[in-house]
This record gives sequence, structure tokens and C-alpha cells, in this order.
Amino acid sequence: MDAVCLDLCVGLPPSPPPPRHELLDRPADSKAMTNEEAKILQAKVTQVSEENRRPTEMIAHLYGRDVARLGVEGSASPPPPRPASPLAGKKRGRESMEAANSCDANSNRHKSGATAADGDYAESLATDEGSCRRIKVTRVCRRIDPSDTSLVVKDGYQWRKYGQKVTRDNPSPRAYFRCAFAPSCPVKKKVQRSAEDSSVLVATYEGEHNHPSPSRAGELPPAAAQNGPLPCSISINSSGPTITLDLTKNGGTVQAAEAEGTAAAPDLKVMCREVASPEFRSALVAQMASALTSDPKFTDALAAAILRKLPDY
DNA sequence: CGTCTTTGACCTGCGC
DNA sequence: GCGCAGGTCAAAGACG
Repeated sequence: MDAVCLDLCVGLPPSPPPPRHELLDRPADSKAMTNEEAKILQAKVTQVSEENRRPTEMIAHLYGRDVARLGVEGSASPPPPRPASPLAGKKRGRESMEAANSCDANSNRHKSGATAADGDYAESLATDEGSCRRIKVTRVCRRIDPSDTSLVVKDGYQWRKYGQKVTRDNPSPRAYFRCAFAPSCPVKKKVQRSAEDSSVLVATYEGEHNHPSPSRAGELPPAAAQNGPLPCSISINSSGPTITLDLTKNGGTVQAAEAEGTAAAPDLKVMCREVASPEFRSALVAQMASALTSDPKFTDALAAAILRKLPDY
């Protein structure tokens, strides 16, 4: 997949800012600013403020949309009908919710003729019935050898199997796992072959681990640890600073999908979650500050704005 | 012998 | 209230 470049152009408008000497090398006898000059500078102040506000709004928009989407998916949207199982209406709400999330990307791929990829990923927040507590529900699809009947999805954690059941809507059994690394860990995992493609294992995780992964470095948050460096960079070109979200730098999940030549659209959710994470935001602020302070246009405009705020000398 | 897996029984919630 | 289906428990067996 090619890098997706969100050209959040925060550059200055086509009309270049006044040269530095116009602002800093003002003749001593021109202390008194004409009304026309004042209007022009006022307009520029407004313009610069607008330019500074734009990236903030775009980031906030991206962040807010991601959060809203996760909330709608998990708790608000009614589950879609399941034509494959006419009796599925008897299922409980929680199960129906999971079915709504169940490998949407997987089914979409089947519709579009593509094959399932390793590490397909979907996540939602499920509302626990009778309370406002939210349970994180994550679904991962992995392609396995069809002859492999182990129902094991390696994810770095230790799991203890406590049950297995054959469900109505799927001839293959569903295995139930608990996290075996920490006795108090509330996370459960259900693993079942996809009803549509028996070579695809669908693992559903409920809850969040209250301990670091035993097989990963514990410093990074799960998403970051799973996907490596933040998939974002800021560059400055002739048209101004550009924020680039590089979907190719998303760690193993996307790479696994790429290895099979398939799209990894669900990983956009992972990336959006990272964009919303404090680590990403602080890194983004640092990079933006670095980019802005190294931009002579920005420093010129900033110096001009500061000068205008200072009393005449 | 300790740990893990298997599997039938039981529990629980939902729809009718 | 009953039946159904998913989820969980726990005893028994397998394995290192």
C-alpha cells in the first residue's frame, strides 16, 4: 500500500508575507502607522491566527470522529440482520453486538473478492448491560492452515482454555480462553473459525489486560508496542509544512496484510486510536513546534506579531 | 506430580 | 413459565 499523505497544508497563503526588512527595518521616522498599514497588518494577524487554528481543528476533527465512531459501533448501533442464521434473533444482546462487529472487514473482503489477511483487526467498546461500564471488545482475524485444528491465535499473551462449545451459526467449535498470565486479569478470548472461510480464525478479545504483555517491551502502550513507531511525520516543502500519516509504517499488522497483497483498511482504526493517544499528541506537538520554529516564514510572522504587540520605540 | 486440555453438565439470559 | 442457546464450571484424562 502506498503511503497515504494527508496534506494538512499549514503553509502561508500564496501572497507571501512581507519581507523581514519591511517589518524589522522600519525607518525610525515611520513610528506613526498609517491607517492603511494598520488594516493590512490587522488582516495579516487574522490570517496567521487562522492558519494556526486550522491544523488544530483538523487534528481535533480527526480525533473526535474516531472517538465518535468507536462509540457508535460499540453501543449505539443496532446489530444488522444476519441472513446466514435466521434463528440468530434469539441471541443475546452482547452476542448480537459482537456479531455486528464480527469481522466486518472480513465479510467486506469476501464481497470484494479479496482474501482474508493475517491480523485483520477491529475494535469496539461494548456497553455492559445494566451499567455505564464499557468493555473493550477487539476482534482479530488470522489466516491459518485449514488443516490446523488447534484454535490457537498467538498474540504474545498466555491463555488458559476453559471451555469449548459448538454454536448454532457456525459448524466449527468455539474455544473460550482466559488470560493465564495474571489471575486477576479480566480479559477473555473466544476463538472460532470463520463460518465463511474455515482457513480464517476469528479471535474475539473482551476486556483489557491489567498487566503488561509478557512477550513485549512494557514501556509502550499496547497499540504503540504492537505497531511500532508512530505512523506520522511532518515535513516542510515549498508549499508549507505538511503532516503526513504514513500507513506503511504501521508495524507488523499492516506488513502482514501487505505480504499477502491485501488491503488493510481496518488498521486505519488502530492508527486513528494512536492519533488520539497522549503519546502521539505530545510527539505531534513536539514535531510541530520543531517544524514551525525551523520555518523562516513562520518565525518572520511570529516576530512581526510580537513586534506589533510591543510599544513603539 | 503438577499443569493443561477436554468435555459433559450446569447456569444464565433472552425470546416467545 | 418454558425452551433455547451461549457461557462457565469442574471432574477426568493426557502430557511432560
